[in-house]
Amino acid sequence: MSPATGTRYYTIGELASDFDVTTRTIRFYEEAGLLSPARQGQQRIYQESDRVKLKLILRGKRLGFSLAESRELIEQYDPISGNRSQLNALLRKIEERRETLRQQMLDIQLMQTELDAVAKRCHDALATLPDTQQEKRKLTGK
Amino acid sequence: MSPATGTRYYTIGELASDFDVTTRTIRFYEEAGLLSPARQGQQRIYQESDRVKLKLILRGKRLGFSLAESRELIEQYDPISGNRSQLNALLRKIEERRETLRQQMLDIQLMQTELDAVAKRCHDALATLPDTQQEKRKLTGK
DNA sequence: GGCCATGTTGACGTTAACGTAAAGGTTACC
DNA sequence: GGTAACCTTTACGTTAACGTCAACATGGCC
Repeated sequence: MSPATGTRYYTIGELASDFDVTTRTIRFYEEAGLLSPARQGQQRIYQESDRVKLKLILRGKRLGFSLAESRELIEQYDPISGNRSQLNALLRKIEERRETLRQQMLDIQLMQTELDAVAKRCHDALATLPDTQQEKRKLTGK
Repeated sequence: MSPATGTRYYTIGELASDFDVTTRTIRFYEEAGLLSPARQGQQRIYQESDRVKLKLILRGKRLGFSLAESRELIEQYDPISGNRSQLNALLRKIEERRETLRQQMLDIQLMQTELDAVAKRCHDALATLPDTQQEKRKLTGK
């Protein structure tokens, strides 16, 4: 294979601006054991695998996962190097997480229903509002 | 209408056990302006509307909403008593929240895909594992 | 060689969302 | 009338997830 295997490296600053987080955040994730970038001398250098992990972390955040939970997910992601019982434990955890996701899916649908209801009442209220001259002017573009 | 309009009252303890939270949590939500139960003397008394709000809060929590965000939702829920621009602002916020939900929906689907992949690799690893005598016994039911 | 951008390691500060403990007030029961 | 099971307020403690600031190193460039 040629070296064109897409093996690019990133500085912490690039990563930060790419994912719209601060460098402090990225270092904090490392402290918390979620990332472990290579080094050249003092400096951290990040690879694609680190980007994948960061993406997982941030996606988890948007779903309300704690960093500890995301770390589990990441640890599971990398090395399929366990014995039978470890692998089975992992499968059980995966099922748990699936269950959480199912619940969240449900919650989202219920939330959407709520929002629809509020929006409807909102529109109704707007419709019954006596529109003032000022409002009329705004609507017709002055 | 008869008094059978389902107007039941609840103590803080009932609410807590019904929703599986502590009384501290419920009082905290009140401090934070999310609930404002009636009182008889010193004691708080909760009604159906309070249950609805609490349900919204907890659902929000499962989706990673902050209490401040849930409070907004609740404030919106109750009084359609605004003027035109308030109502329009409300509608914009609803759209924002819908966008968040859409993103979360996407995140969930991506997460599920990840989980599928990990599970698959997990199963593969299990299949290629040399199963020991002990493992065989377990599988065949001793 | 000075400066600027970017990196590094501490270390302390902050916010949200409660937990926990203290001290006391009701009502119900035996 | 005591004690048990609730409720109340007040207040300090805790954890997660960073923010912020200081003090210093490093590489490029003019």
